[in-house]
Amino acid sequence: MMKIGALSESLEDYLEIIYQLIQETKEARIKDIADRKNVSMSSVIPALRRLSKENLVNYKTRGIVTLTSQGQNLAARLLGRHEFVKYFLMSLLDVPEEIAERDACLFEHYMSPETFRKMVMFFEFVDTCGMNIRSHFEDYIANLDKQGDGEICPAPECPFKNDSFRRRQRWGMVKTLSSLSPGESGRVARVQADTAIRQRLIDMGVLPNVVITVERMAPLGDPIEIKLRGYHLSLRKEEADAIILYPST
Amino acid sequence: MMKIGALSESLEDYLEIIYQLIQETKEARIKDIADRKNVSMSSVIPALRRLSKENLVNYKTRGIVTLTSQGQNLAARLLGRHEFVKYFLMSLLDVPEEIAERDACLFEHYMSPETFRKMVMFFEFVDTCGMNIRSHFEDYIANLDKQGDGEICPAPECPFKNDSFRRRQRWGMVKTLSSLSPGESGRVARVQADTAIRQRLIDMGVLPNVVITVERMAPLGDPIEIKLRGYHLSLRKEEADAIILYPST
DNA sequence: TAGTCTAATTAGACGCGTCTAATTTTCGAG
DNA sequence: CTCGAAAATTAGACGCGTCTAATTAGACTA
Ligand SMILES: [Mn+2]
Ligand SMILES: [Mn+2]
Ligand SMILES: [Mn+2]
Ligand SMILES: [Mn+2]
Repeated sequence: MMKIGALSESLEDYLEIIYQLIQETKEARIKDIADRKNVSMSSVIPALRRLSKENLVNYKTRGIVTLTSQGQNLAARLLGRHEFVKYFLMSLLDVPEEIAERDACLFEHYMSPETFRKMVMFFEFVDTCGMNIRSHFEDYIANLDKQGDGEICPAPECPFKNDSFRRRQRWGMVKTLSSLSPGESGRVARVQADTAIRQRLIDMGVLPNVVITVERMAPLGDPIEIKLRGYHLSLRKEEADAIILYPST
Repeated sequence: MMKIGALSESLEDYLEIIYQLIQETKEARIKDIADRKNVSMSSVIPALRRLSKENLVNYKTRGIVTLTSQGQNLAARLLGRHEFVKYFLMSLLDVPEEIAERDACLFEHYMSPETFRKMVMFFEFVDTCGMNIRSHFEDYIANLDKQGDGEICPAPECPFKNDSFRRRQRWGMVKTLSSLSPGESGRVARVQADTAIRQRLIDMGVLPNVVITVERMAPLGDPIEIKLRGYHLSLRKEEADAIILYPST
């Protein structure tokens, strides 16, 4: 059984495409392969030769392209990963379909079998644990933009609505970045802001557990200069307000 | 701000390594870069030239290697992703450190910013929702090997221990693959077995939501031949028993 | 059946990212 | 200051995966 990841990303994608074409149209023509992979026909030929050398496809010049049983097996497993990862991203992480599709078609090649297995297990766990994690997370996301009222999980049926443990957990980290003085530092717990600010901060590298040090602060706290992984950044007050830190230990 | 993914995986890794070396030892020597990336010194030179052309490193023949502020920025963000993804895999999915490290160093290049953001949000959600998802999942995993007693979530403090909803959910899908007759099919809900069997099945492509059709069955149900994504497989009874299906609709 | 269009292939090129085998430069010990 | 070792660089090669342009084979049409 040929291992996933033993071939290049490109060859694995060729294999997947050939498999799909055969399922859909009974045969895999060079032109169709080329179209689907968005390459020229002349690029397909050497790919087929390489796959043929690995005993994954049957191909001879001007012959019909088929998969060997090894190739069939590998392609089916790749497609399984592709579809599972896509579904995982969409249904659990709420990633839009188009993006989930793109990411899944990359992850399928690079994820180790161990991580993949754990992902499958987590997915099963979410489905069977009865905690309704999916819908809680959906609500969490849906309410990010209107947050600030102190409510983390606004789902009406949430059994933790009045849970003191959760409140304690929240109260433990109410410090925001803008409440620090120059020289002080903290570890990021989360970002509490609408998607625009959140997006900007995450893209700048403000991630959970990253240590941030305040360097300088303008008179009214805007802008505020910080250091993050040894790299200097300047934040607007509105952004600094959104960053919730763990209490410094 | 240079986008992650605009460079090749290789160049991004070079950048990361240079950044780390400068942080650790104040300078990035060609030999050290080569050692850390496990390539020959002569491979480093053209990489530095390409990075230099992109204005990410300052490098001239026989000169000292430094990062431009653009390069510093990109490197810091890459490293942030690397570390976050690694931590996500370890702390949420329970992936062993070594493997999480490897996977993170691949995902950092390939994951779209959208998926990454959702991952960060999910992580924050898990930490703030108060549901203790991490420890429940740990228990779920820890108990896979001893499963079969009907208990899904054996955590003593689990608030869903006696939840009728969850029981109903479980009862809705008690059909196992081996209870089907030839010609019948079902959709996989999960695999309930020890890690060895589970591992084998997942690697063969038996994943949640995949449709399986029983083709043939030996007299005592061992082996059982199935079709999965158009591909034929033969399972032992012990494996077929582990596959829990959704009730056919 | 000859003509025409399209699919398939070949030829030749290119950039990336690596290598090995020289060669040159640098640097520190004596 | 000299010399030898280590680091850096150059030269030349290779495989992958792509391209464009030219050619060939096939298949359908009039
Ligand atoms: Mn792919
Ligand atoms: Mn794919
Ligand atoms: Mn990497
Ligand atoms: Mn990395």
